[in-house]
Amino acid sequence: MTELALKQRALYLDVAELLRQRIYNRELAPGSWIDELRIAEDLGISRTPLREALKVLASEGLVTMKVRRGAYVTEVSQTDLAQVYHLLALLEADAASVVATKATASEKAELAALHQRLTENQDEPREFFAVNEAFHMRLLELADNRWRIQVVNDLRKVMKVNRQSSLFKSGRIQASIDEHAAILAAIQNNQAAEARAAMQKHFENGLAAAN
Amino acid sequence: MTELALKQRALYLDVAELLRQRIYNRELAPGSWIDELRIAEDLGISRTPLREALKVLASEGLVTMKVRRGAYVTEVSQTDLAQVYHLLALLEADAASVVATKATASEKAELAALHQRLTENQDEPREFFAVNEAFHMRLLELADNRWRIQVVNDLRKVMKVNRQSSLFKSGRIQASIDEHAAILAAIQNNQAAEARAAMQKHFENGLAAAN
DNA sequence: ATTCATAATTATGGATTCAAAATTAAGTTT
DNA sequence: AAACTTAATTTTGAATCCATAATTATGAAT
Repeated sequence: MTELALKQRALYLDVAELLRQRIYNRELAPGSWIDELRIAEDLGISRTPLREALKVLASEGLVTMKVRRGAYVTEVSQTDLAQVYHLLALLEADAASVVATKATASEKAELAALHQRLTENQDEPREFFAVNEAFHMRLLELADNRWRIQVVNDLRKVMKVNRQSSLFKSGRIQASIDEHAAILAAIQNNQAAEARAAMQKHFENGLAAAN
Repeated sequence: MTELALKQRALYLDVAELLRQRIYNRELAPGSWIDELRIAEDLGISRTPLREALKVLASEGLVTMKVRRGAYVTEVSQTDLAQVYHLLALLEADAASVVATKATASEKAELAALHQRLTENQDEPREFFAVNEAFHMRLLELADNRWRIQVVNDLRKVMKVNRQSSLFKSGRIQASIDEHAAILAAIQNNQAAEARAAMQKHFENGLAAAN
């Protein structure tokens, strides 16, 4: 029924997303060769849209094309992770400061509501994780810079290649909530510098917890 | 002789670069439809590598794919330019602060040499522009974050779609040199915050001059 | 003449085909 | 058995082909 239901999205984009997921969950392991024939056959498509998808992933850095020997899943080193994390911290901290400058009352309320949901889901890691994502995403949207959203999303893709599932160590959830509270407070008081610093701190703590 | 001389780069990458250039110099105008057949014929290649290139440009934001009606050169609005410029300022200012923290004596000397060449080329806009680019690029390299370099290069590509050649108004060159001098001085004294602020100011002034 | 319907043309998205390069297997020599 | 050739197989990169969608052209009706 909903098989292809008037597909409005180009096939290569769907294939790209599917490959991303396979990379994130290690079905396609870092460093491994991507067998075009096998995957195309597997998906029941020709190599053409698959190859287009691979080139898109290559420009995102998830895949590395080696001339005359195909596509390989990029190996993301600890150095890469640190570099990407640094940029995410910078971009999101700036977003927080922008939002602190210009958020309307209703936008502030929206963030407060998300924060509230965060505190209510302390004991459900999966839900907590989702709401946390939503909070960061909404903040980015409120900062109103579509190129930043694009860049942050691309960088997050790279992070996901090497994400260890043990993102939240014991005590990290409570700490994370407190940090979010600080960010939110700064935004509600229109304190741009404080919002930036609070977000920066949030990322620094997150990195420390991951080690 | 050097026609294709053992091409080590994939064709689609060359085609992508050629299309970028055509977009930058308005041979392919913003909003216009990209005629695959015509260009493929023109270049003497098939549509396959051309379509791969178009999808890479689409993921860079230079081109917009509309389903079942092909590729269009993205129209970059003033808002887009302002947003991209804001991010470039943020990323390069941070790079300057990083370099101020960690640059070795020889790296500082390298930047100083580039700055010197800048002052020597005040009256030759073309050369000045090139050296200016080199200074910014070298600074980015010294900040040692390959993902930042990637992001900055992608954002610059977007800027180039709408760049008005009148980048330097009267007096802007001298001002630019002074600003670079401030950045350089901060780096040489390992003053991270000052370097960041100086670069930020440099970008703010650049934006003001462009209007 | 303008609107509407239908036919012809063109362009897109994707599959297939093909030549050349890379890899693997087989066979030969030492 | 190890090293070296050579042949067979696989895989890539790119060209070609094809079905369908979109556009344009043509013609009929008001």
